[in-house]
Amino acid sequence: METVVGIEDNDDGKFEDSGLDRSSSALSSPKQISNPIVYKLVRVEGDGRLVPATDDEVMEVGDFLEYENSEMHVVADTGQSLECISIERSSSGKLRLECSEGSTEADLGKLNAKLQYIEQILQKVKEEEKQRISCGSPVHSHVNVDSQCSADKCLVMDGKVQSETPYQEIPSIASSLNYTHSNQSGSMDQCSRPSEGVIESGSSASAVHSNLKPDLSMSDGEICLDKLSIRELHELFKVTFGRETTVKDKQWLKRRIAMSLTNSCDVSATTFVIKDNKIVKKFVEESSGNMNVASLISSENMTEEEDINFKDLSAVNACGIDDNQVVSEIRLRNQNTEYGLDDVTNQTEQRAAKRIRRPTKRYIEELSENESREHNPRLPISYKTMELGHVSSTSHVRPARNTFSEVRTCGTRFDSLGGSDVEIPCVSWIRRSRPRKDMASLMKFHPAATSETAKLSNKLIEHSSDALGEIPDKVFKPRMPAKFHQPSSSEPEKEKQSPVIGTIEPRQELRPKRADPPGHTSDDNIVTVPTAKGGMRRKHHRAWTLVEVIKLVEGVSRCGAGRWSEIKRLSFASYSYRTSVDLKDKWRNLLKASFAMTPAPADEGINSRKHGTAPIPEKILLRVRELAEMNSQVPPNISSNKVAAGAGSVHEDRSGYL
DNA sequence: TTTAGGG
DNA sequence: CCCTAAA
Repeated sequence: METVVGIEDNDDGKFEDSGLDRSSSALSSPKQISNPIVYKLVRVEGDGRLVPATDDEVMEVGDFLEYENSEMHVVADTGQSLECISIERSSSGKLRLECSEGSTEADLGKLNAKLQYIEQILQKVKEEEKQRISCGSPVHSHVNVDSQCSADKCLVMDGKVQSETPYQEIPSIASSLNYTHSNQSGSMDQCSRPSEGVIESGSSASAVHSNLKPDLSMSDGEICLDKLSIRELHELFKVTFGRETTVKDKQWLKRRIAMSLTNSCDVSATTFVIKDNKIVKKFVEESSGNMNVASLISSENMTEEEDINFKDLSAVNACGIDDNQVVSEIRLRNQNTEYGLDDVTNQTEQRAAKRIRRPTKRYIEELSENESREHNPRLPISYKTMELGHVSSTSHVRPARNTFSEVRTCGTRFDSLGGSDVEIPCVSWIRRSRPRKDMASLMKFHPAATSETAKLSNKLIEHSSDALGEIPDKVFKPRMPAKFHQPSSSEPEKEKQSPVIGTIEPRQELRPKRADPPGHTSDDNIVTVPTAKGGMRRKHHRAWTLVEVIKLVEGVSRCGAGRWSEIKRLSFASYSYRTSVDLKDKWRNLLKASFAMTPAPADEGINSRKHGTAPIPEKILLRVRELAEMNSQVPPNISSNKVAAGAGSVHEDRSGYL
């Protein structure tokens, strides 16, 4: 499975606040297929959790990813050498960090490269800082930090420097950290093997520093995040993630930065030390006495955990489910490791970690829209998941597209099983109680949606619906229309009154090739009927299934004809597309049919099979008539003479339906 | 909001 | 099925 890696960072959970954040990541090069690397697009939540990216997010960065891919330099694809890290500045002025993913050493190389890069930034910042101080506008914290960290590594980033480094650079770093060698998936430790590569990276790092300020040298090989001020942490954060943060929580910042540096998603919030180009977790609470873990945890251990986490992410993400369950599972993992390693030292952070991200409404709607359009209810999720995995594993170059279409399809919906009514907490666009106002726009793109195809769809839908029992969508029935607005000017005039037009249309244009499975529940089966006023009114058509009819008869027998609302509530609770009015209408039709049938049942039955619709069994019609007579609903014109014939067989049937 | 009835 | 009046 190869996908894209990136880190999308979000403090406040909003996507809109940062176009920068959305761009992310590098793409594994096709040339490296022999040694594939698993990239996963994830979003780093404000509390540090990694949330599987939605396909929308993937798609939004898709262009960039492809662009990135095209520009990606494959330094070495031998898969064995580790001498391939390069930080280069492209013509556009972007810093780019690249390295080959050939071997395990390459992992360390990446880390080293990143550290070097950070050091470079640090140098710049330091210089600027000094200048600024000399100019009489000193920032006290920086001054302090300078003195404080003179012995250690102080990372001070300046916004100016940061501004020079476009966001694209950040994903490179991020992606260089978030990776897993799929060919070595069995082994946990891929991120940094301390034994190898350290020397080399150290040398290079020192080389970098030799030209620069002495107080920033990495001679002791340590970057102590603890000693950085919040401001410096902010700067480092900016360098690391490519954006600013307003978080004042030092622990949080450290944790985030360390996470980025170590490619770990469960970095303890205590102390981080980058030593000899290894990120080392250091626990300051040693003295507290309740620490049962080693005061120093080597990066090996960390990467191990981290890799586990990433495996989880990947596995979970294979289904592309943005499911709270999944998210919480991941979070649980993180928390477990966190708590296992670390004391709860920072309440705010812990709270943040505990907070469960819920998809925004817009997000839900996007998902649901796709879901309703593409989801075949009968398809088990497991199958889809496998399908997705398959697709992803076979297509390297266009993961965004694949994930986009497939990811959506799978997941987010756990349909009822075995016909039992299961209210699913997932969104669904099954919305039918009232006609959409934007149907006309939809029809514009489905001019071929004739009644024939609609009927065919209906049959299939009914089939699946019956097999499923009910389609549990009533929960989401009153949902608001989608928030996307298609600026299309081609909307029919009539639709102007409705501001929600074009909500589905964009999707269709985006995915025109995706054949609509006949398993749709709602939005097709619509026939436009010209009205006298010249307008077009949409007409939903959903053939009544035998099951529904039986339920209706049952309901009438229980509640009595006329109490449609109650029947709807009792027997059609999960048939959101059947309103009480529908029940009433259908009952009326049944009534008519039942009394029309009786005189010549056989003949009528044959003649009524016009559209391939199975005729309503005589038993049911008889039952209908019985109920009608009980309720004095017998049509006046037919009542007298037919009753006798019907009454005879009614008793027989009664057992069946009463 | 539900029901009944016309189209 | 949709629409609407009436309750």
